Amino acid sequence: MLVFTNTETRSKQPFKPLADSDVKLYTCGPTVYNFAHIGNFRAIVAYDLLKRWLAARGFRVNHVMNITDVDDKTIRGARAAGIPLSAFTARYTAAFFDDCAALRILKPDITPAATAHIPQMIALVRTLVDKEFAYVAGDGSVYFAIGKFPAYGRLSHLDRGGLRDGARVAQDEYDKDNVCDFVLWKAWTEDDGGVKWDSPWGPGRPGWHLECSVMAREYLGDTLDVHMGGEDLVFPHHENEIAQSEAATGKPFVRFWLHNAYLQVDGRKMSKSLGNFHTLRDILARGYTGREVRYLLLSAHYRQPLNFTFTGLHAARSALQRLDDLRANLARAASAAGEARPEAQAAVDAARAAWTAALDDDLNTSAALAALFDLVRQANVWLQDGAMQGGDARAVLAFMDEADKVLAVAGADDAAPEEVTRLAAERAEARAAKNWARADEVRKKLAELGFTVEDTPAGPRVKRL
RNA sequence: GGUGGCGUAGUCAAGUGGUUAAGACGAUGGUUUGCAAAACCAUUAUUCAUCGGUUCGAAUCCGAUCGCCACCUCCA
Repeated sequence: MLVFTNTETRSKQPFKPLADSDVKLYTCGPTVYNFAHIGNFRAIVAYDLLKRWLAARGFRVNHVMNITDVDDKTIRGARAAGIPLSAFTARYTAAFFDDCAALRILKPDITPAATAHIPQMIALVRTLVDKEFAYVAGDGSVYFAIGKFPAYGRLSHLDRGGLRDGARVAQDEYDKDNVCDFVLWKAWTEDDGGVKWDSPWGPGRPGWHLECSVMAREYLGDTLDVHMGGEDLVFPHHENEIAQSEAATGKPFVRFWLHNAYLQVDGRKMSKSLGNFHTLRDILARGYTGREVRYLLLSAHYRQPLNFTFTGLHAARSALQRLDDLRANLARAASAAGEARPEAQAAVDAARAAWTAALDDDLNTSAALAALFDLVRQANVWLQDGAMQGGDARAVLAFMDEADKVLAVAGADDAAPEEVTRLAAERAEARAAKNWARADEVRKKLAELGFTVEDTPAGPRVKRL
């Protein structure tokens, strides 16, 4: 039985979409003001995992992920760069999708940009004003009155009394009825430069929380099956989304709230001042690959804090090479004749059952990987002692392929450089001639290029060190 | 200050009342190899931050203490 931990109830609940097997999924996307860092990508990979597992379980997923292309940071960034907001955000939107591709993220069905939905946002604000859930302040900003929405705090379980002492509530929050009221429409100020849209309340721009309510509704309807995001978004972002959406529609906004935990770096929060801030690009530039980062991000349960280290990234590389090696060996063995032995079939079935149970249990990837690696060891034993039948290899490979539809880590990201391939061939010749000195010399050269070479019955195989 | 999460081997990380406490990486010894690597075998937590308590039984439940992380108005 597929269960997810629902942040709203703080418990695991059996998952069933509202309509048959169609899942309406909304995930909070990036604010495109900079290159995304691996912490951001922990969330993105978690979304991808959810999607892939839902698909594996036979659901059709309709996935919407927003692109926040207007807010304080994007406006500030565009001004600093001296280019229009749209040009600025286009740059980082493209970079974001490139990074996603490197991480083998399936594209969402729709990735709506906030700036492309301003009329709908204005319409929602108008509805909220008409229904008296929102009020217009003196400067033309529109605020949501949380006092009018009794369920406020339902998701985050924060009691309103506690919110008053919030350390970051600005002292100059004029004009609000309640300090916790949040902005739906932000009146234009000089800092916004040319970024503004006309509205019934004067020029301005949408508040951040508004876009998700609007775009989720636009593409998925009033009630979503799953809404996912980082744990930091629980309050206020998601709380505010609930308030806006439910006040406007009178219907439940989200059935399952899923939140992923933070990524830590060297046991601490990732921050620029600590010098442990990594963008995906930085990591790729250091010679690691997207699938290695992906594997590392998948190696812990999404709701548990995960500690990122380069040691861990290297461990991911080793684990992936082990899977690659087995895959290559199985591919060769699979061409042999022979039915799968009952013993082998049983082992594969057991692995599949454990794998499924683990992922059904709130996407427990750690446990799922354990099931996979149990079978990996078993398969290696069969290869080792010559018991592997063609059918065995095909059965194991079939499961590995199935598992990889979810993990998406099989296959190297990049081929070895030509130079490396050439050296490997040269070394194979030297070995054939039993010129061991020359062979060792070439191997040393390869090591200098960051590669190692293995002699297998099928010929040399190069790997990254 | 309020709220929530976490602390399991050298590292990463499952497990949340009874299991030999998963799995990965690393390390050491062995088999194998031209030498290696990979693979396999063996070893690597009598113990789950600490201290108490509940229970026939606790890593798992309760309390206290220590440490880390996050949220408390625009950070995934």
